[in-house]
Amino acid sequence: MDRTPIKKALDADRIGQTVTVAGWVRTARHSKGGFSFLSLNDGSCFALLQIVADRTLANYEREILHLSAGCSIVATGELVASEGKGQAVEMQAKEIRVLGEVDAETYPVQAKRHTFEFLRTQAHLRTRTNTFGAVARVRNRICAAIHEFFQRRGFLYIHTPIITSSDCEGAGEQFGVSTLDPAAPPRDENGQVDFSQDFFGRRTYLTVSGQLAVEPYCCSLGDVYTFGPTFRAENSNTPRHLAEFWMVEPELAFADLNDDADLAEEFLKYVFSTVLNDGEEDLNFFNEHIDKTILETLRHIHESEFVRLTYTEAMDVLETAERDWDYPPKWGADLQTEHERYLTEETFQKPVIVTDYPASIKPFYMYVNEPDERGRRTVRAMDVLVPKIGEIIGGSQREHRLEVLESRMDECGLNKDDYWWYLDLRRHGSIPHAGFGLGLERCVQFCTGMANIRDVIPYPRTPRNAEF
RNA sequence: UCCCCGAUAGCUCAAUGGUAGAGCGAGCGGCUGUUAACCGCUAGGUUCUAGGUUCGAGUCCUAGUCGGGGAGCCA
Repeated sequence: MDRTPIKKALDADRIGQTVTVAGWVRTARHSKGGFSFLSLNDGSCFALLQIVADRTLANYEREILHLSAGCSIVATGELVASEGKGQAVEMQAKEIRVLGEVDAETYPVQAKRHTFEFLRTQAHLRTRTNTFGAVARVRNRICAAIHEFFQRRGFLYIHTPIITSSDCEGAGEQFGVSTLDPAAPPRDENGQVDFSQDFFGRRTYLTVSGQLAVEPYCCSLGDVYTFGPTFRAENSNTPRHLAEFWMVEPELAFADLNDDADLAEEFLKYVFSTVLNDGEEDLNFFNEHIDKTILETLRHIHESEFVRLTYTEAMDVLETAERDWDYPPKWGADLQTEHERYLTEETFQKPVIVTDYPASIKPFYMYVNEPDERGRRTVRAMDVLVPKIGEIIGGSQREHRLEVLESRMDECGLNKDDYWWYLDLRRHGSIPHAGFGLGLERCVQFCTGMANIRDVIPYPRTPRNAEF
């Protein structure tokens, strides 16, 4: 169909042109005076195109008068300067074809305010609302910006596998992948399920991170990144967690933790400024109706330098804070949510990169620092914390010294045979390298102000919820 | 998984242990270059499920299911 996106139809310099638009009626206001106002959305932008239809249309009485929210139409007409107040441009319809009618009695998305909880039960139709249309466009722009950022810097986009066989990547519970009959799986002599007869001839899982699989590419091709779906079978019931989410994981070659932190900061600033520049219409909506601080926050971050401090320094800040903690800060324990919020929202009021965490609370693959003067051992890990969301990025310099890595794996109780290829990278031409993971949905949350992560992914998967 | 809160009309919510209501939406009518239009009328209910207390339960008790907030796990 030769149609003009509404985004283009609304350009003032198109006035006088005759165009065809297609979309879904958001609201229909009928006057018995013999004309109707149809507000049309086609997803190309936030704004609606008002179509004026009058009884000179052949199907006015029969069809147009019965149009209501949700109906799909194709309209052809002249773009004219609007006589009304709410819009500069509108269409004077010459022909309107009704593609799909709506049973107004049962159409769930009414022209009124709905709660996000209700709209989650209508995930197939919630995209027809202002909020979810805007979320989809911002999410798209963020994804494009992510690729732009890395591509312009020469990073290779690597597709790491969704199905993996390493069962302890150190990042949470995994979903099993199997084609065995769950009601009657084959069993070995000990009565255990015999996965050697499974599709892959071994136990397999959905990936919890592409990091281990992307490191070999980093250690041969240089700077790389992976960007894909990630799965965690944790029983997490929070507005910040999903069982299926998207993660961006760059891996920098010949790099240390400082390079990693530099990259993370530049990366976030690029993504945020892109959304600010290109998503103005949608962001204005979020700023007005969802979170009144979102524009100010994004601009502020773009202009300011991220705070960088070590875990030990952060502990000093927290320990001297005049404040009653639910969990008093203590060196060796992980930062609690209340601690992160204090640092980002009160002490510094901007993103904070915390580095060099105690080795005991971080995974085996992180580079081990020399013990400090008090003999405490840390690893070159970093978390990028932002106001409200908390941890948006987690990363580290990787341990590239074979002996240190092996002893760390022993400490963590891992079977080194399972990681033979990962260890091989440290045997043959090992290099210092570093990387991080950004949770896409948390980034979308941060840019839109949407409070619940289930509302920034099309079809959220959470415990007990895989409808749609 | 733990703590707290909630579930009543299509949606958002009211309703001292005593006949279940409103707004919005929907249908019909009126009015209008309208714009979350406006005005009038009408229809619409197994009060989440299963037990229990009571003469009587939307309301009180127990268990469960689902949802929300907080915490943990993390991105």
